[in-house]
Amino acid sequence: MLSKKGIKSEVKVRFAPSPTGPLHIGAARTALFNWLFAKKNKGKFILRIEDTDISRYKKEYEKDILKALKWLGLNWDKGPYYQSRRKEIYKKYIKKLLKEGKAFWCYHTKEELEAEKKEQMKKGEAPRHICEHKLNSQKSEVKSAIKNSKLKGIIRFNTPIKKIKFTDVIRGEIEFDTSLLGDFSIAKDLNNPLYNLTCVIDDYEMKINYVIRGEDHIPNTPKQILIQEALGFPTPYYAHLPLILGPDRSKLSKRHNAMPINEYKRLGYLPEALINFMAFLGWNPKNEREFFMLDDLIKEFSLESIGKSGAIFNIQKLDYLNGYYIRHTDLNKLTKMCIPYLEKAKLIKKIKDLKFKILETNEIIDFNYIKKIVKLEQERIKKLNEIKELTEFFFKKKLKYKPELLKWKNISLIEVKRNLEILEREILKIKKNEFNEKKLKDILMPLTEKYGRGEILWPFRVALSGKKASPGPFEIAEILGKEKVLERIREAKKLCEVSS
RNA sequence: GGCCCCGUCGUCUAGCGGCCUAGGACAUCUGCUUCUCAGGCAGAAGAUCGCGGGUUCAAAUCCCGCCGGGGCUACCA
Repeated sequence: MLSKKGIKSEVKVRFAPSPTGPLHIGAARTALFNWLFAKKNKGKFILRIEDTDISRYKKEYEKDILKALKWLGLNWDKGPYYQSRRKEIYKKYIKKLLKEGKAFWCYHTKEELEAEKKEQMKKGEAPRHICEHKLNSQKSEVKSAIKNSKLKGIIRFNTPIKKIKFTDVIRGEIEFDTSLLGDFSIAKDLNNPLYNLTCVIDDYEMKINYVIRGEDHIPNTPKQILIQEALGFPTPYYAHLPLILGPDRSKLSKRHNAMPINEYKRLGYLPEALINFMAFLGWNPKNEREFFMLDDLIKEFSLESIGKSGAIFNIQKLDYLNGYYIRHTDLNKLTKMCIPYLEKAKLIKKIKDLKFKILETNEIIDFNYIKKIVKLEQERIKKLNEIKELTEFFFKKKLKYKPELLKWKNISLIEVKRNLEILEREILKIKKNEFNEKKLKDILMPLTEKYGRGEILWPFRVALSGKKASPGPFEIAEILGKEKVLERIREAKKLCEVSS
């Protein structure tokens, strides 16, 4: 990558979350794009925790963010750096700005500022505070008056009036008039710097040359450029990503029930699906390919192919992608991922390596048994947490369902019972060690020709699963085994008797 | 209110002056695939390219105006 001077310099990007909430989709997508850009250019991805506002900081959020990034596979090359531990650095620069008159103390009260703003808006002007303290602060009488008062001041940037123009990699040229900015605040005091200042200083100290962030930061950019100029720092390249929107087209937030990344994880979304999905919110490969894992994205990614308009978060697409990645996950791996959900549902309990106990029946099963069950549902589930609902019947002692469910179309329960008896009779003939899907088909399919497919298969399947929708009866039967299959058919028969 | 950004099927988008009777994907609907569901396969419907002017032989694509939506407007980040 060429720098402005034409010298080859290493790409350095950063992801700088504020631990005031868990990592959500919007921020995760920003992290992803930064990460991709770094990898694409063999640069460095730096993680920086922007925790200057201690009142809003929570340790658990910080942990959540780190955990979510790791889970997504977005590992950082350096950091995490904590702004709360870098106060001495900021202090040095604040003093410098103050000394050079590029920043000053302002002693206006919040009320005064509020009134000023109101007045300006009434007049149709841009609300801003151009402070007269910077002009008077050198006068000794003002100095001592301020010193003697109990007013707590704030440090503001002495904004020069000019036009700031910068080129956004995604949007092209953007121009601002700094007269509309006013003397914006940069620190509460020497020890408490504010966002725009710390951001600029850290980006400089960490040699960040590409700042990739959300579009909501566009209005901060001229302020940050002004600070860079005052401090003699180079301006990095900027790329402002389009926002992720809720269904009402406003910035996606909790208001839209937007979930944190770790919540998606808990529900059984795969990181691959989330990555693929987030990448396509704003970016696309300019061809018709639609499945991309992290490695593929690195190859194809470029900032220039990111769109400009906000994208509505559409969970149906995520679900589709998740189903796709579940179907394409290695079965052993998928089984391992599903087991925790079965354990949490109190269906099974791990007793030792690869051995599990079915809690209702006390039967001991092994990993391969669970694997067979998972295989049946692999192409049916969209989220891992659905595995409980969908496979419960394998782990239950007794199935609960209405006898009506056994009826195929309009046939009577008498007929259902008769068909179940036929099934029972035929299954009894199969030797236990020959009891498998193929054998069952060989024996039972001829019956369907005689009595009708739905007439035989539907009650068979319902008797085994207790469900309106499930995998086919032969596959279920093989896993259940001869004993349980017969048991469940007899249970179904009983149900018919009671009800008819 | 001020400044800034954005505007192609319901949604994500391709498109960069003629290849566009606007392409793909999700969602929807139909058919096929052993009973159901899911999946797979095949197909259908769905966008007068925000609106109005202009430039041009030719515009979704270039220019202007308007309208609409959003972001920011903190002693938050």
